[in-house]
Amino acid sequence: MFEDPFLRKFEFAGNLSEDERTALQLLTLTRRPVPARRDIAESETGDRVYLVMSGFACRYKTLSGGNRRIVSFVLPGDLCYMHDSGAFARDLRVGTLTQCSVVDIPRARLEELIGLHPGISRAIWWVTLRELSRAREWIVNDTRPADRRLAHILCELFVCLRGIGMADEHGFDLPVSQTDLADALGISAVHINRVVQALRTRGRISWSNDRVTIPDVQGLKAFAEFDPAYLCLDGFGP
Amino acid sequence: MFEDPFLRKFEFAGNLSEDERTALQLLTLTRRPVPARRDIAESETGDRVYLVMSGFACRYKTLSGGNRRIVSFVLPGDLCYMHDSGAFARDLRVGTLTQCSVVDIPRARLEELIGLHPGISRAIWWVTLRELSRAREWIVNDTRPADRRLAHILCELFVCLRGIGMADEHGFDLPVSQTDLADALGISAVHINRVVQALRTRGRISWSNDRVTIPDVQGLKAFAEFDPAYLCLDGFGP
DNA sequence: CGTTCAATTGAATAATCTCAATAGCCGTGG
DNA sequence: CCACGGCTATTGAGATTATTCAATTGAACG
Repeated sequence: MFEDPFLRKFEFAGNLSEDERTALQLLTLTRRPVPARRDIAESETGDRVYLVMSGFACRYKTLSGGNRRIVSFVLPGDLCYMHDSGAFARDLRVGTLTQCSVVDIPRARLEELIGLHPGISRAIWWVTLRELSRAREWIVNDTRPADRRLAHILCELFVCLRGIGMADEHGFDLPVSQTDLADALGISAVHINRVVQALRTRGRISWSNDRVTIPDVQGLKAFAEFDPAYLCLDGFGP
Repeated sequence: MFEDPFLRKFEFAGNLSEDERTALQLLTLTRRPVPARRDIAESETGDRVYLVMSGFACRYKTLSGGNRRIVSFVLPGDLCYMHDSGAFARDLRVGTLTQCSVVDIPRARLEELIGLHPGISRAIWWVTLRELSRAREWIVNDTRPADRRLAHILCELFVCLRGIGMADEHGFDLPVSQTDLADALGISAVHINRVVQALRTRGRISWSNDRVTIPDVQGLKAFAEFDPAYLCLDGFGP
């Protein structure tokens, strides 16, 4: 990738100054590999936020029955635990789905940058509002039947991955299991399989070897009632 | 009520100075009544946020089939459209469920206060993170069976209403229709009725004449797996 | 080759939806 | 006072959707 997915994502909130870009890049020098299926937060390391530089991860909660519900995907360039410190959402965890490369950032350091750089402050605010908008869209999505719900999530992944240069015109790599998708949809592993097959049979998607192909992107978006407005890719608007 | 639900809610984020309290109270002098089942946003009135001072409202989106999905309730003291300006969530509306009393606030005026008063700025940030935390909990809730899901929402309403002095030890007024609840749960009107009856039959709740009574609050919370941590009522934590 | 995990299939059960239809309440207009 | 319409709650029945349990298949790995 020609540059940080991190910077690339932040620029959606508006242009950053050269100072700000440099300050952000200085944060990302030391990276830590995290294997698949692990929690990103290390124990006993104090109050930190985590920046995912590569790989797929997710925010999730575990229900009392042992079920996992994924509430959002974490893609390269996403900050984690930024909104969940202290009293907020003690039970919300961030776990990897594939191997990831992660930057550990002391929260105080990030807050310092926020205080110093208006562009960074604005970007953090934008990221937060975007997460809120995204979460609400997921709630709405949960009222759709499972096939449209899956289609919607695939559209979201497609658009988000395109935004960071990780998808081409017709598809993207999706190195996660059907079970992971099931947990993101809130349905069972058996059912997601049947839903995937239904979308395949009708030619809406193909998915093999960790590669999702969407022959007719507009068609899938229409099927899913997907409107990318909630992803706020136009920044704060006019 | 002995004071604004607005101020009362803001104080959860931390204490406000006397100046800040006064500034906020000055915002709420002129109120506008909104009948039930109307959208709160007026047309053509410029960029505003809306503060609900009394009544029940909701944030919702409408699906292409005409279904409404409520993504959160709006209770007295809640700000609306604060996070949804411009490019964000064009399709997210705020509508009243009962008659409401609403304060129209020019967005610029609120932003001015945010710039001037650190306590207000912190409160706005807290409200935002709380909405995010709440939305994610609703996603998780959508994976529960309908009876537990309803129980969870009732617990949330109970705790939130208690926080603003609108619930007593064992229940609260809930002047909304079963259909409204159904739209908040993402289930049909027929099904919510059966779920309500199931909870009634098992003695978990009683609900008549717009009044919900919970004989065993702890029991209902356990049934719903309800943990109030996500509501961040302890402010920003230690 | 055995192990393991992901994907797949079948079959029975449970949850939820849709389509009707009925009953109760409340306010309006006569 | 009473009939009417409109909205909410309720009930029944059949069709769909999704779940669970169990078993099978396939690919990857050592």
